[in-house]
Amino acid sequence: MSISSRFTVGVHILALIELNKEGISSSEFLAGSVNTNPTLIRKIMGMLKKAGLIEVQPGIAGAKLAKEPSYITLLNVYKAVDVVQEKELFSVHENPHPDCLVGRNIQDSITPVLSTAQFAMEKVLGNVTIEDIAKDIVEKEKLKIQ
Amino acid sequence: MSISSRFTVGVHILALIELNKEGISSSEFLAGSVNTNPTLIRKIMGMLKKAGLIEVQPGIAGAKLAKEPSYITLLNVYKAVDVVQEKELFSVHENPHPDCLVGRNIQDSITPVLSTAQFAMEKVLGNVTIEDIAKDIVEKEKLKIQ
DNA sequence: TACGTTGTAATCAAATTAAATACATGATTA
DNA sequence: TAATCATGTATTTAATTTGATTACAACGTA
Repeated sequence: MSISSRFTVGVHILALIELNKEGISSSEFLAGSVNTNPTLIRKIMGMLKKAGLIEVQPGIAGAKLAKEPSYITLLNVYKAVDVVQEKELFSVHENPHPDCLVGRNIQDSITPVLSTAQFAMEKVLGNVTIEDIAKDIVEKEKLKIQ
Repeated sequence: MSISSRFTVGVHILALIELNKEGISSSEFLAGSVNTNPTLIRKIMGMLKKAGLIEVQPGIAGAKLAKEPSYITLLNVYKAVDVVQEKELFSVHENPHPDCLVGRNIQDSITPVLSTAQFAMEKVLGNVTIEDIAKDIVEKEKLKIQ
C-alpha cells in the first residue's frame, strides 16, 4: 500500500506555480510538467483551492498561490488533498471477539500507538514548506548545470 | 488509503500467543479472537515465522513466540508482515517532464522528506514491544472489571 | 490408518487509484 | 454577440490491492 500520489502531485503543482510566478500556470501547463492529464490537475487544484492554498477562477487561465510559499507546509498539502484520514493511516481489524481478553482490549491498546506514529510522520511534513522545496529545486538544478 | 490490517492482526496474534502461553494457540483459536478465517491467520503466521518472531511446525498445533515479548517490537511485526516497503509509504508520480525545471528535480527534492517522514513513523513503532501491548491489555481489563 | 493441523495456491467481490471522455459554466476577444 | 479557451465536475474504465473463501497437499499424533 502507498499513500496516493495526489500528495506529491499537489506539491509539484504548488512548487511549479511558485517558480513560474511570472507566467501563467494553467491546468494544461501544469499537467505537462507533471506528465498527466489536465483533468486530474484540475481535480487536485480544486482541493488546493478549497484548502485556501491557491487562487483559481473559472474561465480565467492560471493559478496563483494564496499565501506566501514559506507559509504553505507539506502537511497543509497532505491535508488538502485528503490522502490519509485522521487516525486512519493504519487500518485496524474490526470486530475482534469480545469473549477474548485480547479481542476486547486490543483496539484500545494499539490505537494510541498508531496515532502517535501517524502524528510523528505528519510532524515531519509540517516542518517543510513549498518555499523549501522550490529553493531546493533551484539548488539541485544549479548542481546539474555545473 | 490505509496500511493493511495484516499489521494489527499480526500484533493481535503475538499478544494473544503471549497471554495464552499456557494454552495452545492454533490458527483456529487465533482466528476466533481476531474474528477472521484461519487461512488468513496462517498466512500471517507464515510471515511472522519467516521473520523469526514465532515458532510453528506443520502438523503440530499451536504457535509459540520465538523471542521474549520484550524483544519483539511493533516495528518487527510491521516489517514481518510486509505492509509498507522501504521508502515507499508515499507514492511519487512517475515520469514528470524532464523539460521542466520542476519536473526534472521534484523527485530528488521531495524523496528525502518523504523518507524522513516514514522513518519518524516507524521509529515510534520500534519503541513499543509486544510485552508493552500485552501488559496494557491486562491493565485495561483490570480497569473494566472494577 | 484416521484425524487434526499447518502450508499454500487459487478464486472472488469490494475498494481505490489514475487515466480518459464528456460537457456545463465562466471570461475574454474578435 | 459569437467564438474560443479555461475551469469545474460527473462518469467510465482498467489496474491494483485487500480480505474472505475454498480447496488441497504435507505433516504428526493417537
